[in-house]
Amino acid sequence: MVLQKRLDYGFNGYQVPPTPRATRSARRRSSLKKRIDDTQMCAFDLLATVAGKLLLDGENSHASADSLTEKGQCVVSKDFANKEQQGKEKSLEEKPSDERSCDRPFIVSELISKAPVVNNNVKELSHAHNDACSGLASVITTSDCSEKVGSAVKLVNGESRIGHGKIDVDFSGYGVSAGCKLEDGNKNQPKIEPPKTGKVSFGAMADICRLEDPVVGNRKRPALVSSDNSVKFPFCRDRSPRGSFPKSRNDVNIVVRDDDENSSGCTQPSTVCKAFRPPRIEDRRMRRLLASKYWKVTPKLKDRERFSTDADLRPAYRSRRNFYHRQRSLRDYPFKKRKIYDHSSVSNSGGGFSSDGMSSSPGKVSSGDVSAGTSAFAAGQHTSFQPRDSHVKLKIKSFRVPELFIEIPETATVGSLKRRVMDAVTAILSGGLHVGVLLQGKKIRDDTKTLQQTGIFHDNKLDALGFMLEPNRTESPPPQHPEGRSLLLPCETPQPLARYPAAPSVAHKVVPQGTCDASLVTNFGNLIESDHDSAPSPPDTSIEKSLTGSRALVAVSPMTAEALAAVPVRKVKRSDAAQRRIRRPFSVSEVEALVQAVEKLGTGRWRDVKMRAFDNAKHRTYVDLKDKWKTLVHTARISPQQRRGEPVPQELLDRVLCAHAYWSQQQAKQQCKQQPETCFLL
DNA sequence: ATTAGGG
DNA sequence: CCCTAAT
Repeated sequence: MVLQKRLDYGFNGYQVPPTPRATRSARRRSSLKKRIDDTQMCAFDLLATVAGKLLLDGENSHASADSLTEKGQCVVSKDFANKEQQGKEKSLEEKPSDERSCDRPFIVSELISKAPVVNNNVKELSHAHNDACSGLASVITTSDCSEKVGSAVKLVNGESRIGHGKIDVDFSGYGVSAGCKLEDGNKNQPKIEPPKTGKVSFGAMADICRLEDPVVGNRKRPALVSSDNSVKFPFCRDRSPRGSFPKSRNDVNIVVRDDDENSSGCTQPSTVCKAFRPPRIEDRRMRRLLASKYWKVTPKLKDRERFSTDADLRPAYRSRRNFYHRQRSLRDYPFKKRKIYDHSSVSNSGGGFSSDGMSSSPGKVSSGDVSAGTSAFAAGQHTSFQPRDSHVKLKIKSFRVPELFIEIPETATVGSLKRRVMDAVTAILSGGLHVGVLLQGKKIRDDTKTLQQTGIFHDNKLDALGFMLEPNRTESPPPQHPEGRSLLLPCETPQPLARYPAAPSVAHKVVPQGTCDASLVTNFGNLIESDHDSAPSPPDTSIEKSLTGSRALVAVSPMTAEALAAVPVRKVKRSDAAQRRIRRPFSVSEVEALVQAVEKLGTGRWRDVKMRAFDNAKHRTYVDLKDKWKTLVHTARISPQQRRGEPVPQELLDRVLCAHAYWSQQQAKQQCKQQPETCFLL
């Protein structure tokens, strides 16, 4: 139903413009929560990805910036006679950052220079079954208020028993470790283990930790609080320096709260233990429902609880269409994960390596990042199951949270700090990841080798093998924050981030350490995507602000090479690794290109429009173009005063209306031909 | 994979 | 921008 009409028509030929339906303003503010969710999901996916695939090639981004004009597309005369109109309004699209402030705890972070390391280990106690393929069981944990989050991944063991298992959260950076003991039986009855030196463990019932259950809360709190001062919880320290257990105050939500978008005050890390359930129970639809509900409804306890319960309904990340490979790769994790079990077989070593040789201690290997314990051993011990073929079973016990350095003025709000942290984390997560494999602390770079050749056998010592999650690239850095854009670290090689609106907010600082590898460093360049034309730099309030006050410096340094922290957590529902794309306002030149293309091709041929005018703008999909057109039409109809964002020349808007009218009519005609009867109605 | 529309 | 349904 494409109108294959001559493309070159005169602009004077438009006829009666059919009244187009008013497009509704598509101005919706993406909710932070959603974003967080996405991020979490992302993290989850990451974990999953790792679990599922030993090696992922990093996707390489490609960037070539061709401006439209270079393509000779902008042929039509542009005499923006009506420029007077523009510029009247220059309101920024982005609202004050406050709006997105989030109370929700999110990830692990550290304000201090100290390298925060969160190590979460999940040891599943039951390996009873070898439903190897079932895979990833679940990830959980949570953190309270943006402090630390532990993430646990449980691989293998298809039949995860709810209530059995133990989660150890090791905040090595702080010398605090929290353990979450899961037991069946009386749920909600967390077991608290006596704090040991330098270690604090708290337990939480596996099944669902009732948020509102005061008992739980109180119980746990002490444990947490008891953690000595060495533990740095930026937010909480100042707030309520309570050295003892405030048993009286229930309002101190520290504990098991699995979330807390509301609990502004929570400051202590909390872990939520979620029951492990067989993955992929949910169907996408369900997930969506939940998800959407989730962020539409202000998290109330009740809701939250519901969610927490549902959290397990992790989506089976599949089928999500995307243009971005990265998303895709993450999304496929179920498949990949499975792969690990199904295909990673190693023809057994007759050959000879003895696993004995490998003795790197867990600490060493995993110190970096993701340590994957492996486990043929573990499995073997718990299972009578004998690997029929020599398969290598792997279990990733923990991921380490990369260092996050954040510098922020004292006057900044906690909310902004949280945002910043989230940005940093989001940046990491959203960029996609690479998986690195370490054997005895050494990175295995040759992807072509077989596990066997590499020396990974099913009977390796568990500790010998380690996985790393390395930031792949930062494709969609978090949106900039008005009050201060992050700056690159001094040592950072300034990359051409200029054009990328949000880009500046994220700096991946690669600190060569130990095995730090170059791959980490390379990620940066990819930040810049080819743009259609010189994109308008986003509202430039940022630079100024950042200079003045809230200079934010967010650097993520994948220390040893490791990298990512996975922090999925409650509400792991949606977001298949799909983070909401960053907003990228169309520049005037883009608009013009769009208008011109549509004038020629008409509406309804977005793919062609895309190819014609935005072929080089990878980030503009035909859907985007269509949406943009929609908004343009809308914009053209409203008064200039009501328009927001970068003003579009009236001339263009006029053309938009003309073209829209013209093509609408064409479309109507077209339909008339097909259905003469209805023609009269029109 | 595209298109069209609602959100 | 996202999400879906329908092509």
